[in-house]
Amino acid sequence: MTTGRFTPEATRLDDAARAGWLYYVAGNTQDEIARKLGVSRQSAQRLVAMAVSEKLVKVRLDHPIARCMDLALSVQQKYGLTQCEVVPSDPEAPDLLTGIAIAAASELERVLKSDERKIISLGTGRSLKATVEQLPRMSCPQHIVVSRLGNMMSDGSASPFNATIQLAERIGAPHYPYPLPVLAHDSDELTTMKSQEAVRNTIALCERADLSLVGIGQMDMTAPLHVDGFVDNAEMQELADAGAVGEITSWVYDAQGRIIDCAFNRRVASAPLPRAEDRPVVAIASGEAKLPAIRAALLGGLVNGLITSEATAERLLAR
Amino acid sequence: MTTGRFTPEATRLDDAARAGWLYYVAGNTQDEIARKLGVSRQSAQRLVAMAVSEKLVKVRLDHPIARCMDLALSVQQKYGLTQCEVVPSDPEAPDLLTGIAIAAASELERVLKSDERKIISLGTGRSLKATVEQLPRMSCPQHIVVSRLGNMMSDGSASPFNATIQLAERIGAPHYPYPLPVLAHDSDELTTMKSQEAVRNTIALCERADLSLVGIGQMDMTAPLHVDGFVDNAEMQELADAGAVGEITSWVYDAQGRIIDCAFNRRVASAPLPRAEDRPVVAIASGEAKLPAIRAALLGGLVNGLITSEATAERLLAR
DNA sequence: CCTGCCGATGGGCAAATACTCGATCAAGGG
DNA sequence: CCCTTGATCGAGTATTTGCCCATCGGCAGG
Repeated sequence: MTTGRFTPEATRLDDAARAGWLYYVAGNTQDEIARKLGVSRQSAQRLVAMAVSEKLVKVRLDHPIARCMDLALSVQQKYGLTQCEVVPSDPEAPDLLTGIAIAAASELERVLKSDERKIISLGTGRSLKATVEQLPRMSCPQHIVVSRLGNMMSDGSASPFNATIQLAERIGAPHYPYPLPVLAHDSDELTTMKSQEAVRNTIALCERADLSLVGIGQMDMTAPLHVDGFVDNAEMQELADAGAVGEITSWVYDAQGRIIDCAFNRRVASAPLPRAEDRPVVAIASGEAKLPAIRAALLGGLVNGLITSEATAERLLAR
Repeated sequence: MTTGRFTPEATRLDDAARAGWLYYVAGNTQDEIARKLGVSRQSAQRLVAMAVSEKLVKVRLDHPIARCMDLALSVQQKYGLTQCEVVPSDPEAPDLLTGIAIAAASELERVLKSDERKIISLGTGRSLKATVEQLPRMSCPQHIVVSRLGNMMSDGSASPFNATIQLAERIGAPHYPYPLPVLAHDSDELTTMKSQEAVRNTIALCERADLSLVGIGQMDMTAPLHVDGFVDNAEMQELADAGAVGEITSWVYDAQGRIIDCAFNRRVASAPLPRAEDRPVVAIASGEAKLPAIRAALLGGLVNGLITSEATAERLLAR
């Protein structure tokens, strides 16, 4: 028999294991354990606690969700987020929006259930659109929905990916569309535009938003800004040269998540991104193409929450 | 994405998994889970319970003791015991007595801690001796220690393996040695002996014992009865022919744990083994050599408790 | 359309569990 | 030798958890 087998510490750990077994495996109460081990109830409690703190008991969750929760916690910690949700990816279609849309919708729904008035501000994009489509109809006249950016395409038509109106209609809440185009022609025009009272009011609402949901756009040739015609090839190249990797509500940022000081951003009419830590700004984004954009947004603290897919979360944690 | 991925049942299980993860992995309270998932505390409780009942959570104990507790439960169930304790074996010395002696001593100690008067009856043997040696000195004048059998060797000297005196001395309790030799010359002499008041009194104490600790003896050429000179080669052979596989306090029994009706047993002067189920009769025994004797004793219900080693418990469960 | 049934929900309460605090005790240093 | 230090214990208390039950809402059948 090994030396030290019966030292006090070993005995104590043995008892902890015994108590842990009786508690977690056999389902005894701590009272029963105390009786069986011949100690006080408090000591039994301490033994069970020790079994946990000494990592003698290992819990495993046999469910795909478990892995997602692990990833979510890791992402949250790595990037200092206040909230993070990871949704299982279908290996055959890892970039499908349905999953994260459902998750985002339930997060949104959770906030909407509140009786207090909440200001919900939205960006644009396919993720947002899909999210709102997952939301059940509810009656929430106490809340306010506000758009963080204009929805006018360059040809003057409304963007099909603006979800504000649809959300407001679904939940029966008043809504504030963003009364400006996406881009001004120059910064002077922008100054003029922003001096309007309606604009100032809308921006103020955005700043006070109790929940902001935004998409994240990548900055390659598949970029929403480019595909939707806001940025032409030449400007796209210019932005790429300036280090742009992503955009949130049209604000273009670099790989460190810093909003780039450039001609384009000086024309962006969208509401400024909230910087206060306690204003939840949640990004809804997934997919290989958006990965650098998502990582940069997290690094730069442009958002403090993320809803993404399992595959994307894994890539965010790689290296 | 798989069909049925978002059916109510799947969503519910997902939530259960989520709740289970938050509870067991992240250490949240059910209240916090309720808040995070946006449900009532009761629902959160139901989700956690579901995660358990649906076997989503698996607990594992990383400690040698855990395996012992599993074995103990299995042995207890297989043989219908009221108590069973299994002690880790050292693979290099699986039959060492120290481990089970410590376990037996703490079981004994647990009983001795009681303020009510307890009658402790003891058999003989190396296991018992070792057990008492592991017992710390205590002051228990309220209890009574009584021997279940004589300790006289055939040459008239006292057996060195009688633990009664030592136990009584260690715990400061009155003790009753067994006032007869191990064997009478014949059943007539036994009848005479047992008619003595002191003997009847001692046997009555044994019958009322609140805890009986006994050893188990094998019946081959290494048998304690033989080694200690109570049974010679010829009689040993005779008993083996009658099917004897083991003995407890000198009562010899067969493979089914039935006390054999034979000349030898008719000379045994020891107190009868208690049959009442509620009298704890705990065997302290381990080792490959004793295995058939232990198994038979358990099968026949000669004891209702067992303290043994991991290796022995495994063998008891084999097949 | 109404009605009764079934499962889910949340309030309330008792049991179980975790934490705080002062008392006690053994080990080690002055 | 005594004192300090740190650990452990049990009592008491606050928190958490499990369960019962009245109620609600959806749904199938009349």
